[in-house]
Amino acid sequence: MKVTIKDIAKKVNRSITTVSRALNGYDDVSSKTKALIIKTAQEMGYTPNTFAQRLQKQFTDTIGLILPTFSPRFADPYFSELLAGIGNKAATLDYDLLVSTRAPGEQEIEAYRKLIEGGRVDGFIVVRTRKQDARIDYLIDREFPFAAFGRSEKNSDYSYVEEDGYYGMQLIAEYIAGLGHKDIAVIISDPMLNFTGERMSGLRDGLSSHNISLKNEFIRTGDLTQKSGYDNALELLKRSDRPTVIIAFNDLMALGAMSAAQELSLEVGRDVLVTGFDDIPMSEHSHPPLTTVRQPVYTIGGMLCEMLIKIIKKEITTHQQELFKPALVIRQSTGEVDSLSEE
Amino acid sequence: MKVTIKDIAKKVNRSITTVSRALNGYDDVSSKTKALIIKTAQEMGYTPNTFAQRLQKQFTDTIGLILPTFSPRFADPYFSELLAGIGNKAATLDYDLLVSTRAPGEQEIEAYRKLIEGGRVDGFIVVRTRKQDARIDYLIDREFPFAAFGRSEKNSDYSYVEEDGYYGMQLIAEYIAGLGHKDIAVIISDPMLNFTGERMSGLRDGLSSHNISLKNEFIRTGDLTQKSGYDNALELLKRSDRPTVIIAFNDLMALGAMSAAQELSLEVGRDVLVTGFDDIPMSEHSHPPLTTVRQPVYTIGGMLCEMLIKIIKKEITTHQQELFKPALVIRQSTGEVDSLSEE
DNA sequence: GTTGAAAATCAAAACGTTTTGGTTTATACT
DNA sequence: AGTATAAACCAAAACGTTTTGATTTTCAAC
Repeated sequence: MKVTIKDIAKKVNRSITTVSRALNGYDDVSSKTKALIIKTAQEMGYTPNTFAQRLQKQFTDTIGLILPTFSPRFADPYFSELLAGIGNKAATLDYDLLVSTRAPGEQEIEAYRKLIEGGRVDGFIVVRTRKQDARIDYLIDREFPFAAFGRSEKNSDYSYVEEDGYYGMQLIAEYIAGLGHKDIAVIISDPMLNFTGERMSGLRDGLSSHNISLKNEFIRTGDLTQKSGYDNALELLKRSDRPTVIIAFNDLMALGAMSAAQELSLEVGRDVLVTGFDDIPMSEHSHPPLTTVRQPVYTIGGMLCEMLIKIIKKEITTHQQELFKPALVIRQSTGEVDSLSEE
Repeated sequence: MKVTIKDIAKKVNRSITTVSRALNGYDDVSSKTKALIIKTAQEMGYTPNTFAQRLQKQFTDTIGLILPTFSPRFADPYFSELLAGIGNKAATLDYDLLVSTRAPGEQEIEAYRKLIEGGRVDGFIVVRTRKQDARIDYLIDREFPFAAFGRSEKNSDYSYVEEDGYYGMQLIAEYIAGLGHKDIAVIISDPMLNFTGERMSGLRDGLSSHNISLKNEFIRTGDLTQKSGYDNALELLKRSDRPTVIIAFNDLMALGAMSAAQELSLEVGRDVLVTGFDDIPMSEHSHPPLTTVRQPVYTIGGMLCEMLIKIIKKEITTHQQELFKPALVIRQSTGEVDSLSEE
């Protein structure tokens, strides 16, 4: 049924060795037969059997990505975009991408081990790094190729890409302080995550240079979902001493916070300002459009992929470490004049 | 480095055949050695080499999914959710999911062919079926296992799952007509897509039973993105005879339409009503929350996956065809009273 | 203590490639 | 014509499994 190298060999009356070598462009086969073989392969519709190839060459042309998520039903556009960035780059470089999801913990490391032992992948992309990151410790220990989206507190002796969260939050702080606000609430993310600390420091430092400090009651922890932004904002805004600004640690929570405000008939951008972090596509088309910090997730995904493949191919041996300077994107959720409705 | 069956064989002083058979639970190996072998395999951290297995058994435990999308950077939550549904079900059934994206056309079929010929996948899930669908024709012709999300005009002699788009749009039509509106605009999807026709008929029939007909100027075609919803709605709403209702063929376009309305200082739910289709997670938390038709995409993804695997394993031989009755979800974008702000 | 059947084990082939280490054939040089 | 060199080709091994078709061992029954 399926055409193998053997069928071609028989047809052109050569050994399978020659066919293989012709197809792989070795120069110890005459250009005449090489042409013939390639033409015949074409005609017969030959496609090499990937598994046989991978078994023989001892690599898999596959990179692994295990999304750390509690619910398998992650609808986070941030991850979709990252995934698209990684996946598309992988495809252009002729790599497969093997994706699965696993909640942080025991099972997670086991999943990494299985893929490595089973010879399933050549390397990993590790995302959403944590302060203490067992995945990174494990991979370093095993000396298995990987590239990470984000640093880790303990051990940063590996290749990574990250946005400068400290700087990003400083931008927000400067901007908000510049608008004269003082009653500022913040919805942060899980303190285990490495970027939470980064962003918090940036925010604190940025505000304190304007002599503003965050009240403890105005610091709430969300789980990066729209719902948690909504819930937290609702509680904040129902207080008699409600804040005039809500700074969320990602866009999804910011969007949730805007809904909460609108639910309470507050006008976002006037009665309360809201900012996010990430600049997911939706944030440009929300109402009002969201002021946020742009993190080029799609691009970062591509870079990570490229970086990892270079590591796998041993094209680079030193650790590559990229720290992006993110940019502030000012939109109407912080009160900028709406360019369309001129009133 | 990596533990193979051979290493185990040496350790327990048995042949590799015995080890293999023990590990696979055959009963022609004594329970004592079976136990020993399993224990040793555990201890040595053995994980079978997937590629060797797949080469030998002639199947791949992999299902293919080629997303038909023009831009590889698809951030459509609809697809994310479908993907999650398929992927998670596949994982629980011990199947891999091989995903790639390809724009409709020549290249698309070629991608299918490559995966089949290369023995990469055991079957496909085909999504977003078209009226004339070359993918389906090809797969039927090749007699290759597949399950589709949606029917096709020409040839529906295969296994599929679909929501009843005709019925869904009828629900919308009834509801809107019941509210007394007559100036109704609609943002439809590409007429090539099979569901476009279904939904359009449902809408037309539903409205005409209330003696309402759609004006041609009020019918616009979008590409299912938020931006196209925004653009189309903007044009519709700037007319002097602007419609009082905008019915979008998916949620993303509906959300875009809401932004456009708000941009023009129209209150959604009062000055103009907006409806969607799909009920993506975001629609519940938009402002105002979106009235739409619930399509359980996550579940459908899982069903498709299950269906396909049964076909692959030849557990079913007749074509399974499921048509979901979707449900109307009424929210504030069509003027329902907001339950929280009691005023 | 044979015998025969059942239980336990195994050697070898196969899956479709690539790679190794040749051998054969053609070509060029004395 | 003989030899060295280069060009073209190829048989066999290898990758790590599963499967086929034995062969060996055990043990009950005579």
